[in-house]
Amino acid sequence: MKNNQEKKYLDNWLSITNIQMGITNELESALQKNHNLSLKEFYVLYFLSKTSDKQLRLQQLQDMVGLSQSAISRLVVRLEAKSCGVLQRQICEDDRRGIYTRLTTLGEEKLQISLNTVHEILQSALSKGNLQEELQSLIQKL
Amino acid sequence: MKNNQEKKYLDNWLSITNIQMGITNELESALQKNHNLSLKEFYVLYFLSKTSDKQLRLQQLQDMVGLSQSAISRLVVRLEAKSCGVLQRQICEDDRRGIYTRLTTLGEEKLQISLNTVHEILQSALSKGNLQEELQSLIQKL
DNA sequence: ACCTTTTAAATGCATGATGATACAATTAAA
DNA sequence: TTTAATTGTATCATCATGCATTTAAAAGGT
Repeated sequence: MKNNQEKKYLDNWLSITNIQMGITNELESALQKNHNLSLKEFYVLYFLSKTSDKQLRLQQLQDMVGLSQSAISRLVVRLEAKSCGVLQRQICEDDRRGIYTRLTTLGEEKLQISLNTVHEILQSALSKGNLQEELQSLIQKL
Repeated sequence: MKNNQEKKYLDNWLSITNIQMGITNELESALQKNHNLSLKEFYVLYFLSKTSDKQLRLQQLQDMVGLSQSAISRLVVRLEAKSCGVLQRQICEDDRRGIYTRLTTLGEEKLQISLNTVHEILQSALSKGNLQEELQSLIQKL
């Protein structure tokens, strides 16, 4: 009895993981192909765009995107260098240890276009049935 | 209106991703700490244990675990070398291109012990409310 | 039988992630 | 002030992963 229940937990978990990976891979390759962005790079732009002044310190980004401190540092450096002009790093004047990563106008435009791709994929993946309500109630319980 | 719905998709997606990452990280570090196994390594042992003759070709493992062909090849080689004796690779005699990865008795024991750790974590993460039923209905719809 | 094509796994290489460490700036204490 | 501890980033070494290529075996067409 105990074992059956445990098997169910694990197998449900594996199913969730599969679904997650599937959608993640779709997002990855569509963003890469259409906008030359990785998924995490997209997340960076998205989280920046949601703030009032379009900028965040590295540590805040780190928590939101879910990367290590060193990984987010390098991701932002790479992204600034690569996608010429979608974001700018600049020293935070009131605490000169800090670095602001700021979304440029160009970056906002790029984000808006990329959002279309993301929404398309998520919609077709998540719009079935009454999935939204179920998801939300699920998320609240977790 | 359209934008609101789209935001909901994306934000729900981000919530799911967060939850997934959280549990994944818990599993990773508990397995690493208690059993010196990575999560993917654990999955390999688990999928092997579910087969009737405790062995699988690399390609089958690849699909189950969700790694590329090269990655699963190396993962299995590493795991065989490292966790002395939990699994054995051997040439498949009826098709000498193939490699069987076989779970040893020692490996089954190790898996059983590791399963306790995994179940513990999943239980505390997934056992709340009537989450199981909700999850299953969700999974079926996706 | 012989040659081509396909298939399974291994390998070289580039990339991106992490943890440990280094460095610079800030804060707190003496 | 000077000094010690903390905090925010950057850098380094290491490692796992994916793609492209290679090797070996099997299958198929002539």
